[in-house]
Amino acid sequence: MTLHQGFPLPAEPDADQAGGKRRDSRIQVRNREKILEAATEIFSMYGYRGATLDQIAEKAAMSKPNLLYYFSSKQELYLAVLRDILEIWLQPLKELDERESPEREISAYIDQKIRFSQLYPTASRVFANEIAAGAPVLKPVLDSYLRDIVKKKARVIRKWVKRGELADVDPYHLIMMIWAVTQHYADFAVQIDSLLGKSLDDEKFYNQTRKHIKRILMRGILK
Amino acid sequence: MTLHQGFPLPAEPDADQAGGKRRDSRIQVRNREKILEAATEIFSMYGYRGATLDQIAEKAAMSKPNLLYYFSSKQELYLAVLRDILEIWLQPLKELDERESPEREISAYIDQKIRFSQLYPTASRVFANEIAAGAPVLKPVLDSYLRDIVKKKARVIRKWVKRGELADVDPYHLIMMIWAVTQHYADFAVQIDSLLGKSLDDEKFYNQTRKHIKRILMRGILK
DNA sequence: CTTTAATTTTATCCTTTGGTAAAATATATC
DNA sequence: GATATATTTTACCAAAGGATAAAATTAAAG
Repeated sequence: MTLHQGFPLPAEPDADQAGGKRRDSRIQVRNREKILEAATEIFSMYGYRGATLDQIAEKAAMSKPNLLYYFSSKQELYLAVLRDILEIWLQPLKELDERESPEREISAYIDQKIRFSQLYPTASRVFANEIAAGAPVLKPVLDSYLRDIVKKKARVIRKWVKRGELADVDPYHLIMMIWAVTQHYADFAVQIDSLLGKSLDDEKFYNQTRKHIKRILMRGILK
Repeated sequence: MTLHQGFPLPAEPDADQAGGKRRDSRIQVRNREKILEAATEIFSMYGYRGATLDQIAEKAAMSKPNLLYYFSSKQELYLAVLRDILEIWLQPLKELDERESPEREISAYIDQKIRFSQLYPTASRVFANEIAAGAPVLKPVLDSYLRDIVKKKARVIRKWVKRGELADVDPYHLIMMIWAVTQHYADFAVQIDSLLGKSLDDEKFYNQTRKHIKRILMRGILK
């Protein structure tokens, strides 16, 4: 129930080549993947506490003890899921480049975030759930790693503002606004489906959404 | 585990005056309130399945059987919580009035939504959790009630566009964008606190946020 | 004050759930 | 194809969690 603990961020040691026991038979790889996928889906619906290993095992089409053969505890499985998510979640932000125009860079950033919502809606919800629960696991990451990246990127945005290429916006609020809008389409997919009968899986709707978000946001921040 | 079931929307019969058994001693009112508040908080962190009656009872400073004296099951308690939330969540949207200017109306709407995030962040997260879980309870409400209101309000927005008072925006995406951005500050409060050390409880930050959101959005959609 | 009704506590039940042990089966290596 | 290793299944267990019964206490009404 504690669940805190260290969180070796950019993936675990990975213990390739030499070192301890040998790794990763084909079946090992396939099953771990199957489990991670199932776990992501179940965690995305019920959060860490609400998810059960039985559900995950069933979705992964294997017995619970078999699942526990690959991930020795619920917590370890959850950590593995979060690790995967965090990596792809953080990547796009790192790419904001001050040497390019804000128009181009922010537009590309929005594209990547909305693409993420399309490709990994469940991952997005796991992340949202973890935050809603008070970020018991990710808090250290947010407080250090994410904080630093965002600070760095805020500086980039501020530079654009100073150069007069961007309206006088607060960088932090801008970044969060982009997160909010793009993630919303993943996190509230059910609601959107109720209202419009559409989802980002629909390529047409996906593009309409992407363009609409960009139009309003870009208009709102460009000079 | 089913949890579905009808959801007598705009509050239950309420059985005032005549009818069945008498209601609402002062202690009854006080305790139900205490429980609802505690439940909202716990549900907001762990979702329906992840929350436990023990936690809720502890937060409400009473024993579990005592809690069950007021709400006869976890499900009933959850329904009561959702009922409360939905009411205040829906209200502001209903007020969009086409006879007023979009500038004024949308601005007021954003104000109300961000205020909601400030006053009821936990309620916002319970709602988000319910949606993430696939809206097992609220689906019928989304499919009927919410759908109708939003459709009606989309018409209002479209009218503004036709009148040339608003840029050519898609009403649905606009509404969802406003939801996304305003709710983000409640749902991801922990993340925001990690990044900025601020929360909407801080009146200064609250106003800065409010103005910033409005500035970008209004600029993005006004002609 | 009693008497009655409302509230709270204590004890308990049954199911679910995370996790283990050990046997059984399949896979790979020589 | 025999042997060692990896994987899967079967049978459990202890703790947690939703819920009930009934006794004990407190508050309200007359």
